[in-house]
Formats: sequence, structure tokens, C-alpha cells
Amino acid sequence: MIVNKIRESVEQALEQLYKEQAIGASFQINQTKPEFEGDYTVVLFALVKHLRKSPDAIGHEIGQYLIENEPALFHHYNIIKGFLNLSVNDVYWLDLLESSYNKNDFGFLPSKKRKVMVEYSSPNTNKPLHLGHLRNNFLGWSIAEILKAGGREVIKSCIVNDRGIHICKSMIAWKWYGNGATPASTGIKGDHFVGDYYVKFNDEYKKEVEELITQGITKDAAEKQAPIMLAAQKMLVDWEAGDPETIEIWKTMNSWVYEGFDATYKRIGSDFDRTYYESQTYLLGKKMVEEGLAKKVFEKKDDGSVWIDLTADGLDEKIVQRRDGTAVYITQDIGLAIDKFSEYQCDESIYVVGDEQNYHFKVLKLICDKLGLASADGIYHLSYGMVELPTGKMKSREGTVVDADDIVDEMVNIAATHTRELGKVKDFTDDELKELYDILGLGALKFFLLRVDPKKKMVFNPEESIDFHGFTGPFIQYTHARIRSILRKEMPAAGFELANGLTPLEKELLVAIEQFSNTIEQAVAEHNPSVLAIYVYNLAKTFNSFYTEHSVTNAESEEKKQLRLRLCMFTANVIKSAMGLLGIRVPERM
RNA sequence: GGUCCCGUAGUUCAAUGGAUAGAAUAGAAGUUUCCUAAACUUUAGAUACAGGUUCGAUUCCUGUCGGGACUACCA
Repeated sequence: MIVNKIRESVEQALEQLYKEQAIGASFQINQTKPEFEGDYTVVLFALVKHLRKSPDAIGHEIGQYLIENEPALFHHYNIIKGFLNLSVNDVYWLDLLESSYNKNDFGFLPSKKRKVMVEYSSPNTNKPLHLGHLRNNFLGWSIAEILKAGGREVIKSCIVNDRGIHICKSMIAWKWYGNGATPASTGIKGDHFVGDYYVKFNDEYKKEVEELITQGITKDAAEKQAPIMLAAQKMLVDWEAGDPETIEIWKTMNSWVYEGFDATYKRIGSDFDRTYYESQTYLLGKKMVEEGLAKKVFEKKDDGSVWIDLTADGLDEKIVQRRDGTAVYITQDIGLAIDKFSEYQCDESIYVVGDEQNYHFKVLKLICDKLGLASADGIYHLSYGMVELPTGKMKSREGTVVDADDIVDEMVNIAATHTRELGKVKDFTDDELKELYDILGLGALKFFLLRVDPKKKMVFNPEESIDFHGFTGPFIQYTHARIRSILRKEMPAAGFELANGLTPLEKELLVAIEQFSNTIEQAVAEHNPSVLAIYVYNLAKTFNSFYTEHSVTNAESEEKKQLRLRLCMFTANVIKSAMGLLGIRVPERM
């Protein structure tokens, strides 16, 4: 990678020129801004104090040194206001086209021998997936692929929250009001079917609370006394006690949900190497409660509930087991952390979970640490921001939730409409068309959700966010299809002598291609797919300018044609790889 | 109340303390006998406010104003 080479060369220059004075000196290397001459820029200000010389003097000395000692790499430099702009020889860029020819794993980095688990998706089994889950799924899948490209061994995992009071709510509503209906008898997708009863529960609960309030009971008391809520709570206790009827309903309703989830996962491309079920991990968590009590990490209150005091760490007291002996969320997460580590011994365990749980994961890591668990160090919360609507946060109670299946269908339909209007693929079979619409619709959706820094919350405007122009997935897919169209006419020849001299756009394209592996490295370090999305978009944009300006198959000379054919091939490969890391396929034609 | 996060063009997003704050979209004006116009070119438009740190601040610190999350014996 050229940036690393430049860094090494400059470090060597510093060492040779300034000896011990240069020890510990640090500097930045940026890509040179287009308005200046050069390819990469060394920022000199940071060296001034160390070397006690003016930036210009340092720049000239380093620049001279580089040109004299590494003439193969550098051929020119200029200094403007403390910035040393270095021009790299065209030969370096042309060699890149020569040496990387036929390389399939372009950009991918050598193995780092680190094992990483990425937990993502983690659905509740009481309702279907929504837009927020899609951000989670796309992020988790993508970061796993990015880590693989960065040489890590990756295990994708999913924890299914298949037990708890929320499931009992759906169960009791179905038991009371379902009259034995099933997804098959109603023709409703399983996860939506169960979700409808969750909504039903909330409706009935609200009615009961209002009814109680009219009887003169306070709101707080009414919320605790509502019969349907009491029934749900009893169901949770029954479930933990293994009551056969409760377990039976639970198994049946969960199986409906899983059928629905499987269909959605298959459609959006989520997959997992290992699936955990909370119903199987929460008991280990409860065992850890006993151990924590013995180690005096936890403490039991008079009413029987168990707590940890984290006030010394700047946090509050946190409950780890209820008065009635049932497990809470954090309890089963402790159990899960132990399970994961004993099974895989990962160096790092990434949890892709929304930022509303920042506090929860702070607590989890602290507790694991205090319990002396080996897994504590590797816990990393990949916290992402909520997806909001222009009207604010999505709220299931107000019916403003954007359903995952619905939005995928909508995107695919729009892709279909667009494609028909343009009429470029009229010779496609029905199957080919269906696949193309999926590639485009899902590509647009995935790119939209992944192009934003995960840490930041984002706004999804149903009317405006569905776009196929500009900074979008289809823009990049289109660029790929155009390149493939050229390469179908002619592929670059092997072992051809390439023309000397690069036009500005040829050079720009090469520089961009060369940055692919650096970008992967950055994405790995930051756990951030958006840097790749931005990168691949810029690459496509650069190619489009190149494409408009230069003819490939009708180039001025055979040498130029071969050079540009290779540029086309590399660009297409990098686009395909980079989009692949985002979970987005690219079509041959569109 | 406490803890944390966020305020950048009309809108949605960029910018490891670095050069004249980048894109997209919406707006204005252009480009197609020639490899796919889902494209390209030109144009106009922004760092909430007030201090501080320094060669240099969108970025770091303090305060003000505005928005959000968490602080559940929900998960």
C-alpha cells in the first residue's frame, strides 16, 4: 500500500537526516487535495517543535532526500504553507496494473489469527422484524465480512430472545382471543401472526386499565392489577416451572415465528454460524447469580431480589434476579457470555446492539469483570443509532413502525417499475428479471442503511429515502453493469506492454483502486462499514467521469486500450468485492 | 435530578486538530450520430450561540440554547 510505503520512506528520511532528534516525531500523510500538484501530502507542522526548524526547511530536506534515495518511487515534490506534496512516479501505478493482474482477492489482507464472534440480529419472538432490525442485520453481516477480509476468523451468532414476559403477552392474548387460529388457517406469515397477538394484548391491557381507573383505582395500581397482565406474569412463572401446557403453547407459537424469520433472513441474506436461545442460556446466568453471591459481588435484599452495587464505578445499583427468583435480561447475558467463551475462546466478542443499550453493556462488561470471567476483556458493544422517521422515533403502539418485509417489498417493486420504464433488459427471462429486481431493491436498501456511520442515528423518510440516483446502491451497481458491458466486448490481454503516461482521470482511478485495502483496514479498525460504502461510491463516481472522458474500446492506441481495459477490470473487481463486503450484489446488466 | 449522545447547505449524509468545510438530493443552466443518460459537466447554497486552548478548531475544553437516549423486579 502506497501510503505505508511513503510513511516508511519519510520515517527513514527523518532518521537519516535528524538522528536522535527525530525519535518520537510523528506526522500525518493525507491524499493531496486536487487543487495542488502531487499525490500524497506530508503535514509538517507536527515536526517543527521536535526538529526546531521551519516547516519549509524540513520539507525541502525530506523532499530532497526522498528523490535522491528513492527515485523509483518519487519524482517530484513541492511545499506550500507547511505541506509537503509528493508526486509518485507513474511507473509505480503502472506496475500495479501489471503485478495485480489476475489477482482475485484484491484488497484482502493477510490472516491476523484472531478469532472474533459477531452477534447480531437477536430478535424477540413476539413480533416481526422492522426497519431498525434491518440496520442491525445489515451492519452485523457486513462487519463480519469486513473482519474476514481483514484476516480474522469470524463466527456469526444470533441470540434469540425466545422467553420472557413479552412472549407471554402474545401467548396469553392468543390463548384468550385466538380461538385456535394458526398462520396456516389465516394465511398470515408466522412472525406477523404472533405479532398481531402482541398488539392485541396491548389493546386489551389498555382497555382493562381504563376500566379499572373508572372504578376509582389509581393508574399505577390499575396497571399492576389488570387481569391480562397478571395472567402474563403468571405464565412466565409457569414457564420457568416447566408447566406442560404453557411450554406447549410457547413451543408452538415460537415455531410459527421462526418460520417467518427464516423467510425474512433468507430474503435479506442474513445467516448465522451459531444460534443461541435465551431459554437455554438463562439458567447458567442464574447459576452465576449463586456464584456472585458467594463471591460477594452480588448481594441479596430482604425481599429476596439480588443486586449489584456499581455506584463505585459511577453507575447505579442494578438488579440481577427478581424477587420471585426469575432471571432478568442482564442475568441471561452473563450466562451467554460464559457459553460463548467456553465454546469458542474468541479474542473479541462483538455485540451489534442499539445505542439505547449502552448502559446495559457497560454494566454487563463490569459484572463479567468483577466475576473474574475470562470473556470480560473481549466484550465490545458495537452500538448503533436508532433509525427514525421524519416524525420521530418509530413506535409500535402508534403504528408508525416500518415493517421489514413491507419495506423490502416496496424497494423491490420500485426497482421493478424503474427498470421497466428504462426498458434496457427486455430480453431477460422472468426469473432473471425477478433476480435483478431483488439485487437492485435490496441493494438500494442496504446501501442506504450502511452508508451512514453506525454510531449515528439516522432518518428514514419513506417518500424521499427511496432513491436510485446519486449516492445510492443502484448508482454503483449501474457503474458495474456498464463496465461489464465493455468487458463483454473485449477483455484485457495478458503480458501487454502498457503505454507510458497517464491522463489525470486514469491516474485518479488507479489511485482510488489502490486505496481499497487501506479502506478495509480502516473499516476493520473502526468497526465501520460506512467507510467502505463511501469509498466504493467515490470509486464509481471517478469511473463514471473517466468513462465519459475516455473511450476504452476505441482508444487512441492499442497500448491505451489495454491500459484502460485493465483499469475497467480492476474497477469492476473492486466494486464487486467492496459491495460484497456490504452484502450487496452487483448485476452484469441492468 | 443523575449519566451519556447529538446540533454542518432547504433536506439526507461526509470531513484520524490541517490547505479554499466535501457529496447527494431538491433549485438553475447544459451534454446523447460514438463502450448503458439509473450517467456526465457547470452553477448557487451550511459548521446553533459565546468564550478558551494553538501555528491552525466542524473536531479538544467551559458555558448558553435546542434535540435525543438511558436511569424498569421489560427484553
